[in-house]
Order: sequence, then C-alpha cells, then structure tokens
Amino acid sequence: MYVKVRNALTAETALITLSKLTSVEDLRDMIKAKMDVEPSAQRLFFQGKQLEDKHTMFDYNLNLNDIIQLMVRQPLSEIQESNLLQTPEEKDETNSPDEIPLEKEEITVTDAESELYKVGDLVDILDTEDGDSAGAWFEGTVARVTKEEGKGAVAGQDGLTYCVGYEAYDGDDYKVKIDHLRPRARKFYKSRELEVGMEVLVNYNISQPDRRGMWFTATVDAVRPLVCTVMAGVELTPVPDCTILFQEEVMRVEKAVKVEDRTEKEEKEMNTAVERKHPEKCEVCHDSDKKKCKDCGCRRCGKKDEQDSQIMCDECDGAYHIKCLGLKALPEEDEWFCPECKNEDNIVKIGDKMKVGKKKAKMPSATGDTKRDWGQGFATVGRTKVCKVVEKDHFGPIPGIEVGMNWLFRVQISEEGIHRPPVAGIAGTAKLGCPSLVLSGGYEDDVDNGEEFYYTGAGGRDLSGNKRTAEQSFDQELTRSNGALALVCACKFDDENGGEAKDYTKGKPIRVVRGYKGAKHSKFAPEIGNRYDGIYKVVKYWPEKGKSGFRVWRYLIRRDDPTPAPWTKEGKKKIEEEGYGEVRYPEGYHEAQAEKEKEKAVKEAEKQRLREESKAAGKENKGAGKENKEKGKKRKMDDDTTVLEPQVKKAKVFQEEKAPKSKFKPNAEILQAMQADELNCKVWEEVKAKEYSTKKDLTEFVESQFCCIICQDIVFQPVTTPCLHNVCKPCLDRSFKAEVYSCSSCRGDLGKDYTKPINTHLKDALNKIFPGYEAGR
DNA sequence: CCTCCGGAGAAA
DNA sequence: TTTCTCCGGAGG
Repeated sequence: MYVKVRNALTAETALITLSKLTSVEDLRDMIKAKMDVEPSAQRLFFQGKQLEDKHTMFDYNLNLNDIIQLMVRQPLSEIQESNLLQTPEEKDETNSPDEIPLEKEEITVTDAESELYKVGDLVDILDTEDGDSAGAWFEGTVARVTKEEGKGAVAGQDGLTYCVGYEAYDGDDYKVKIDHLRPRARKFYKSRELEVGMEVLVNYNISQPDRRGMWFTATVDAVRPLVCTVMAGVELTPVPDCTILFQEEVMRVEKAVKVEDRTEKEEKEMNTAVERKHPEKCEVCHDSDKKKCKDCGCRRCGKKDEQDSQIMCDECDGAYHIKCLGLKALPEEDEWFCPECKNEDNIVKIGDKMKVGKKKAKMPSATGDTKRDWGQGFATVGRTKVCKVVEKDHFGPIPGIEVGMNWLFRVQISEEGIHRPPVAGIAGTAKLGCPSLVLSGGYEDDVDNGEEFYYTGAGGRDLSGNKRTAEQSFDQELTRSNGALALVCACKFDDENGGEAKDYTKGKPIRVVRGYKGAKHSKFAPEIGNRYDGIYKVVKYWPEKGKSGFRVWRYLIRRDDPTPAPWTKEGKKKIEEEGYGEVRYPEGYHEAQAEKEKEKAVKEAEKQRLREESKAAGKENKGAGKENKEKGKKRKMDDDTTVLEPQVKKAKVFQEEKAPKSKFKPNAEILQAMQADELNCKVWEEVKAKEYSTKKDLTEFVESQFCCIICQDIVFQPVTTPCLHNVCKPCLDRSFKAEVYSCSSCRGDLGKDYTKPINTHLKDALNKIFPGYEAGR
C-alpha cells in the first residue's frame, strides 16, 4: 500500500510505498530518500499521534491513502540561535546531552528604557519555537525592559531584553528580543482595502488549512478568494498558495512608534486591546469558562477552577482535581498516570488506539511473524470510504450513479454503494434478496446477450486453501446468495425446481455491473473497468447440470431500466454528451503507478549497472551467454505485462484520445435553475464562465463554491445570508444555539432574530446538479 | 502460468 | 465474537 507524507510547513508531499509491517524507523529512511529530511529531524504525526520508533504502521492503524504529517525539527545549533522565548531555566529543563554543558550563568540584570516600547505596551510576539505555531504572532504585554550582561544574556540589536507577558501561556513572562516584537495588531481590514502585495496579519492553519489557526505575517498574492504567501516556521519560510479562510479577519501589521513621538490618541489606540480569534482549545465546550467540561476541565467534576490543585496525566494530559481523585496531596512520583490510563500490568504508552483487540492480537505483526505481509495492492486494500447516499440493503438505482459510469476496481464499486461485496458476484441474502450483482465471466455457464443474460449461482466450488475461486466440484444449493437471487424473482420460492415470473418487471430491481473480465465471452462487457449498466430483474431460475457436470442454479435476468443501455446508440450518445464514460481511478492511483514505474526503473538501472560491472570483470564468453538469457527473459516479461495489464494500457490510450475532445455543457434545466438563484448570481456567473470536460468537473467546481464553512460539506438546506454567504441551516442553527449570531464566513452580525430562510432556488439548482444531493441526508 | 492473501458481510 | 464465503488484484 502507499501513504502520503506531507511536510506541514512546505506542503510538499511524497507518496511512499510500504506495508503495514513497515517500522517507523524504515519509514524515516524512506522519507529521507524522498524528501531529504534527516530521520533525526523528522517528527511524524498521524491522527494526532506522534509516530514512535519500534512500532509499525499496523500499530498506528495506518491504511491506504492515509496522510502522515511531517514536521521538521531544526538542527540544534539553529534552535539555540533562534530560541529566544525560553528562559534560561527552561533551557536547562529541555537540555539534551549534546547541548551546551551546564555552566552557571552569571547575568546581571538592570532595568532599562527603550525608545520604542515601554512597560504596559500591548505587543505581538513572534513565536520561534519548533512546532505548529512556529512563525506565528501571539498577544502579549511588555512587563519589564532590562539590560542583561554576562554569560547567557539575552539581548537584541538595541542591546535590550524585553520581558513580555505571553497571553497564550497564561501571562507568564518570556524574554524577547526587539525584532520579535511588534505593536499589537489593532485594525481589521475591510475586504475592499486589501490589495495584492500588501503585508498583513492573517489567521492560517499550516497543517490543516481548512481550520482556524494561528496568526502569521503574510503577503497578499490575490484577493477574492484571498490567497497569500504566509511566513511560517522557525525561519519564517515563505509558504505560497495559502488560501485564507477568514478573509474578513485580516489585520494590519503595525509599525513601532517611538514612545516620545506618540500622540495621546495614538497611545490610546495602541493600548486598547482588539480581540482576535484563535483555534478553540476545546471542541466540546468551545472554551466556555462557565460551562463544566470534562474534556478541558477536571475529568471528574468538569469544573475549571482551582487550577493550582489540578494534576495532569502524563499519558492523556487529562486534568484532575486532587480532591476529586480522593487524594490529600500531590502524588510523590515524577510521573503520574490517571486511573483511565493506568492498568494493572502497565501503562498504555502510545494511546488508547494501541489497545490491541483480540482480532489484531492474531495478526502477523502481533504474532511476531514478520515474514508475512499483507497490503499487496488494490486487490487487498480496504475501502477508504463508505457509501452514505443509501443504506446497505437499498434496492434500485443509487442517486448520482448514472448508467455507463465505469470504475477500474471492484473496491470502488463497493465504495460507491453499487455493489458492496469486494469479491463476490452476488450481493444480499436469502432473507432480503439480491440488490446487485456483477458479471465478471467467472462462471462457464453464463451467457450474456446484453438486454438479458443467463447468470450462474455461486458455490459448488472447493475454496479450501483460502482461495477466492475454483473449478465446480459439487452441486450448488439455493441458499445464501443463490437464494437471494431467487427471492427477487416475482414468483414462488422453490429450491427444488425453481420458478418463473409471470411479469418479470414485478420482481425487485437488481443493479447490474459488467466487469472487463467478461469481455472474453461477451461483447457487452466493457473493455476495461467495471461499468454500471442499470436495473435488471430476474425472469426465471432453475437448477441444471452445468458444463462441469455438477448442478448449478441458473437465472435468466432481463433489463428493466428506462435509461438506454451503454452499448446502444442512444446510450453511447448520452454517455458521450454527459461525459460519464471515462474510467474512474481510485484517488492517488496514477501517482502510485508513477512511483512504481520509477522504482522499477531504478531497479532496472541497478541491474544494468551490475551486469556491466560483471562484464567488465572479464569472462566475456560467460557474460555474453548470460546476457542473452537475460534478454530472453526480459522479452517474456514484457509480454507478461501486456497480458496482465491490458486494461490499464488501454485506459491510457482511451484517456489521451477522449479527454481533450469532449466538452461538457450544463443543460438548459440546470442553467435555468442557476438563473433562478439570483442571490448567488455572481457565483453562478463564474460557474457558467468556466469550461468543463465532464459533468464531474462541473459538479466538483460547484461543490467547492457552495461548501459550508462550518461543516465543510456541500451546503444542505442552504441559507444565503444578507452578506451573500451560504451555510447549512442546521449548522447555522447550531451556531445560534451557541449564542453566536454572526455569519460564519465573514463574522458579519446577522442579528439574534434572523429567520435563516432557506434559499429554495439554490436548493433547486443543487438538486438538479447533484442527483443525490438531498436524498443522501 | 502460479500463488497468495485483505476485507466486507453473512453465517455460525 | 469468530468463522466462512466470495466472479480480485498483484507479484513472481
């Protein structure tokens, strides 16, 4: 399988092919090779956990397509230079062996005066500690201005040290040099005031750009939408292409004014605090001081008072009042673990997800059998998403899935909810019936005539040895999936003789998928991938001696779908016009293939080099013979690949030919619906102005334009605010419930009594554009 | 050609 | 909860 590693700072990503048994150490080496970051400088995070050596991907539940965040640790020398926020005592605490030996620091501190700042001034302080907030500006207040002399003294260009109360750290004082200080930002720009090239202060989240983050200096590259180059990281590296979510919360960067030059008005302005938003520390209580919260307050009573008598668990960071634990005094041990994290044997070291389930205990990594490996590619990967449009025993078409759509892999069909079993041909049970099936040409008794086909039941095969398929070797039964198919036929269930429907259209609808493997015997199967062909129904079913000589259950299944079939003239025309036909690849597939090709090429080059080396070493006769053999082998391998990957190769040709030709234009109905939504006319104009090659391109763009800022999904029951932003009504309701009466996009006040009218025109338009838009909720 | 197994979901 | 089934997909 492969995972993505993303450098949280530079946004650079690399695909890394590994298995679930790959160790964190090996992963670090791979990252070194791909991204050139020393293993010792790598800090790797996945789902909020730091990946630690001596564990495997399996331990952290890593799966295909998962993204690992990479943070780069600064080399020690650089840290020492830029690490100005730490007090000397703290430095001692964080000492690692190769840091400066503990010399007694002899500093004489005297009060001093600065031209630019005086005690009590509101300032912003640049955080240069390694981490997510590196490069961010935090609010603080100048507490003291000093001159330090002696070993270990901190002094900036002006020779002074500023002790600053740092609001993010409960007002504790930190020593700061003058170039890490700025007068406190106090003005929010109106959006029309923003211009390309301006230096501003923006709220941005480096590792999760779709969420609220810290405040960084940035240069405006584009307005509407606002895109900036954000200066982040310990070295203030410019990070380009940052789309700023909170466009109405852009602040002016203030210049320092000499204390003596300040007017009274200026002085007052400067030192009137303007509040700006930071990420919520607690998603449960939204940082409310009043509410009891067991997530950020005491785990037992939920109160946030008496912080001094709270202790924190060294594993989960949960806080507990000493009295709530029934203790009289602080525990004496250095490490303390709360009752939830502690168990009889040991402490759970990495987090609760590490608790090994019974199933996992049997898995190879847990049993110590490191020879075996699982992730072996797409045959064996799990779903990365589950269809939420319909429930799993839904019968009939799936909203949003059009006849003629085609996916390369079975697992994708499963993800879309069309046909859930990853391998089996028949879905469903003898109790509920069969909602879908796949024609893959895996049974010799199948006959495909397009509009109707003869299908064979499952079973009658010896699958021992963990096989997925085999020769027929005993009689099939009309149970399980075979029963499921019999059940959806509009006739009596008879597991002796079968049955026939008087009117087959009365039977339950079966979604039918044709796979490329069927193309060997059927001209109705697609050349590549797996294509959704619409609704079919069972006409009759009966037992019969199959070609193998064993009894098989056979089914005559006939199409009953108003949409023309993909192989008909009209069907082809529709698919071509609406752009459904292109094969859909799993996310990241092409990148992964390219990676593999690269690796192959590297190996091949290595082989070549070895060959030449051995040649050069002499023994020309033998060498030549060997080479001939190699050549023969290689040719054969080439042949093999064409046999093994015909669908992929053809897919490439298909794409190259079709992609530039076809253009997708929204139909009149959709255009009319867009027109009707006058409130959003600007957005719709933009939608209409763009060019699309397929309908999917259009839907993707529309989705991005009507994304709810709160839930990050396409707006549901959309409300278009007076400030022309779109949010889901349920999301806005929640916001109002939390007594936030402003627009979530621009923070403009909506008023407590805002009625939140649903924009039915927008709803209509989205319904027309996304067939499953409302049905899916 | 061969082997080798994950994963989903139902059945046991 | 565990076991069994199953018209996949890769690597060799």
